[in-house]
Amino acid sequence: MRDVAALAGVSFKTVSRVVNAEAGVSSALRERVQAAAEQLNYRHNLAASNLRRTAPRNLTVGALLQDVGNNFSASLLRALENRLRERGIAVLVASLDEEPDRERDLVRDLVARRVDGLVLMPASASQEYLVSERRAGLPTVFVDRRPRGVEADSVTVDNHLGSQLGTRHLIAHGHQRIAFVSDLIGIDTARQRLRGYTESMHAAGLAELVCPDVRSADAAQAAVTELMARPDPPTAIFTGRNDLSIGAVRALRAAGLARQVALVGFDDFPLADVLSPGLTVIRQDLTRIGDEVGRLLFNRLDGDTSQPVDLVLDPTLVVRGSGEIPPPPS
Amino acid sequence: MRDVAALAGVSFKTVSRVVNAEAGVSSALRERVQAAAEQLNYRHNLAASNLRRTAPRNLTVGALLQDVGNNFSASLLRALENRLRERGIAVLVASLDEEPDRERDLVRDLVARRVDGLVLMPASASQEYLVSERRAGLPTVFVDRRPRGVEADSVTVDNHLGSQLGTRHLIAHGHQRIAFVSDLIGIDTARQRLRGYTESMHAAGLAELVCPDVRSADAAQAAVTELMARPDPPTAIFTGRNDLSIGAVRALRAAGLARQVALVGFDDFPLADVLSPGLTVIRQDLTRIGDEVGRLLFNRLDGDTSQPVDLVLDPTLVVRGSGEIPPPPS
DNA sequence: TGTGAATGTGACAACGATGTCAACTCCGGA
DNA sequence: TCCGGAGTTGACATCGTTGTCACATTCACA
Repeated sequence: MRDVAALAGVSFKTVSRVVNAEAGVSSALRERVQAAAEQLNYRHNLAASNLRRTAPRNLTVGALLQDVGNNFSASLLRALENRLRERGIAVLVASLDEEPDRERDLVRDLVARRVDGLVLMPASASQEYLVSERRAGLPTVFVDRRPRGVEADSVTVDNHLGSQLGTRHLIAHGHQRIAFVSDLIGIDTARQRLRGYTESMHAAGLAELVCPDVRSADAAQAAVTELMARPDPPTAIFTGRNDLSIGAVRALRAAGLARQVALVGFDDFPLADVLSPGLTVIRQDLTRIGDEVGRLLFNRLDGDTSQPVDLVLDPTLVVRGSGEIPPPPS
Repeated sequence: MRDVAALAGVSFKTVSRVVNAEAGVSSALRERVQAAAEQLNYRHNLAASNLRRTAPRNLTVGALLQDVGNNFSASLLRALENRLRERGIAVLVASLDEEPDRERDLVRDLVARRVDGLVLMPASASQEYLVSERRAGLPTVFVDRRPRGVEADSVTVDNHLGSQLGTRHLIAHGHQRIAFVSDLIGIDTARQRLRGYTESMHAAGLAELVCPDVRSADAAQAAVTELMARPDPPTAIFTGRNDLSIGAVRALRAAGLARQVALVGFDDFPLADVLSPGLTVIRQDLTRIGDEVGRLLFNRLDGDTSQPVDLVLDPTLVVRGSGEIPPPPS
């Protein structure tokens, strides 16, 4: 900036004015400064600028999601990005892979970087470590999973309801032996989904059949393969997350049972409609979720200090064929 | 930092030493300082730190990809993230959506943020605007598409070869009327793929049939639907990008032709194997690509100033069924 | 006891920018 | 001619940190 000022023959404060498009610089000077900046290849330094500013705006938010390679996190990220772009805010993103330690480390890192806000799909059992940051005013929005041990905005879906929708749908089609393939039971979301299943089964007087702590598509494939090899296999399967659904589809196809065993999955994904049969799913509107996260974040960035919002969206059942397969005649 | 120093009864330079784990602080002082930092909730300010440092390390790289919501960009991002995490480097990510202006704006923004390096899947026809940044030493790695108008490392696949593999595969199965559904012809990658197709067709003495500038799954679905409604429809289709493949699958299924018309797609994606029939694809190893991008970037960050590397990986044909459907007897 | 190194600590300038405030240049009007 | 005020411009302190260098202390050894 000094060099630009020297070349343009002005003080470096004037250069600062031009760079920030502040009022009160004559157009002759403005042009001279811009020409000098161009000539010297001057690049404004956001970090230094923020250091001095009264109201620092890094124009950056951190987004800690489960796995940016998975369609669920990726779609959410994309929706969020679109929203943040409106305000010229950039996104620092990282994947947690259900590892609590990584969550804490990355949050610490983002705080050191002075992000303006945080979007968190937590992996840990408690985010109490965030209390002091929250008190210091760090705008934070939880997504997919509610905060625990700290108060903050959150956008989630009603997993309990979604799970009921799926289970009841299978029951309504005549199934009695319905297996539930669940994600890690330690995860709150997974527990709610399990509860929706269990309650619906009990309400119908049916026995539950749960595969707990299934963490990947491969594990789900193995679990379903094992289920179907039992002497008394389930006639329907409900999977608790999108990649578990994929594992289940693979297992059923490998066993030649894709058209005999009913399947409903939690979470939609591209191509679920072109499987044969199409996969019936419980769908979350990720674009809507990303929008709402952005909206809440903007409010907080604008200084809203009212009570945290706990926004819960309703998932919907999308009928595509796999969930409507009837049980075999007994 | 001043407050911590006051509380611990030392100078703030000593606090700086403790925070940076520099040698030469007695363990008694170190503990006192850490306790004070803890008590005051002190958070190190990376921006200020970098401002003063001799060798600034923002520990941040910018990644400008086409669409982080699409599996291709998302998988690549994930592989890259894994690599960068090893060095504690964070990723600022954004989507370009094939918009050249956005590319330039975002690059400018990332430069203002003083990222340590740049990963770019370009949308523009020329990146000449990067010349001065490159000269200033900004580590840059292009991915999926080569740089134009500027010299820099790049990691790409041999699109021409991949396209030949796919086209020849269909020809080898007896097809003569093979349509190519292409992305925007203005994109270098798309042009190479088109060339591989065209050359293979000509070499076999076959006439080409191209749908150019198809930009989305929906557009591909419409294009394929139109193709199949012609009096003399193709017996095989080759799609130039993963979402175009998805559109093609939808169109064929809707027309009840999924088992009659052969289909090969460029780029793999999850679930391509569980379609009926499984989708035969030309596969790029995204994990490998992300790894190589990370490796090249690390080299440059470590001060390697040798000639730019132009790394070209070979794609592979993955046979799954859809590409092996024979043409109908004539 | 004196000396020299090794070790621990602090004072101060500097990184690249913005905020504050004072000073300068014009201009029209009395 | 002088004055007031609007419109421009610059001097200087400051943001939170690190680099440099000098000073103070400790200790082994001659």
